[in-house]
Amino acid sequence: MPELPEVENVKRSLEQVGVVGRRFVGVELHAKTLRTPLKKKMNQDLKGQQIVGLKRRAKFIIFETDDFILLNHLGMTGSWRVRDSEQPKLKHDHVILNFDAGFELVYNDPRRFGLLELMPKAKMPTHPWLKSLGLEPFDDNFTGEFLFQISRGIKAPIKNFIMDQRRLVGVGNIYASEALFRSQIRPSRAAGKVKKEEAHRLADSIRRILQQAIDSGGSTIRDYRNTHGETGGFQNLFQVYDRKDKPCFVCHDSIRAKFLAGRNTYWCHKCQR
DNA sequence: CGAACCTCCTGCGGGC
DNA sequence: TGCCCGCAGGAGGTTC
Repeated sequence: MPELPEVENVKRSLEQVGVVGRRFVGVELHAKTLRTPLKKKMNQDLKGQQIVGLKRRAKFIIFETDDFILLNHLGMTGSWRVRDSEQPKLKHDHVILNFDAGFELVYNDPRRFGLLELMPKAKMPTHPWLKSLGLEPFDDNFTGEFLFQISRGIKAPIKNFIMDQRRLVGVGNIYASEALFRSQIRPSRAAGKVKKEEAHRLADSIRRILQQAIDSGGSTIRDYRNTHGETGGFQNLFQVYDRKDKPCFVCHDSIRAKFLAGRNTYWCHKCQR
């Protein structure tokens, strides 16, 4: 479900509800596995640990405690919410983090594509889930020049290329289509055929669109909610995503759709070359 | 190595 | 109205 803007908003809303500074009383596991098995040891390890920081890396949320990193990915349908003790447990409430003063954080995830793994702090840099991640789009080193250089000789479609988390992180299926529309590049074009000037436009579009989406609270197609239960607003600003056969807002030609990287991809054939 | 599929899982909207 | 099919914000694994 969530791409960088949604994950960033979840992370910020977790900060707002006051997660940082809380001390773990325990962890309740109500499922055997998410994307990977939920380890029972998590409960013992986290007991007494204080959350000292909250970070986002790519589409991961990182809970930092005194001694551990609790790594979380929301997959397609993962969400966090604060539960008051009166509230009954809901379907797909797989993990409950119990903190001091009765504060409870619930991880809900119908499809269980999400991830929750605990590791010692020192293991983080070499952890399989994190070690191969590419540049953050808001890193100063992420430039059109960078995008141009790393895409030379790549035959895969540019859309697949910008979604590949090993090069650039944070862009998923929605923002790939949207960023390519705004940079006037067809999603199916071979990455290696993207010109230097276009690479600059694309890098700028990616950064701008992700920032706009963050500012709008992310995009809610169906499931996405932040920790307060609020939906995003960026879905109202889609130019092409999920607009097959609808008129392009710029030239009024019909928006086209086809599968790339196994996912539906949207573009305007006139505006994008 | 890269690229095209497959896979995990549940829910829901559209079509018949 | 109800059932069935296909598709959904991800991404690692498999195969060629």
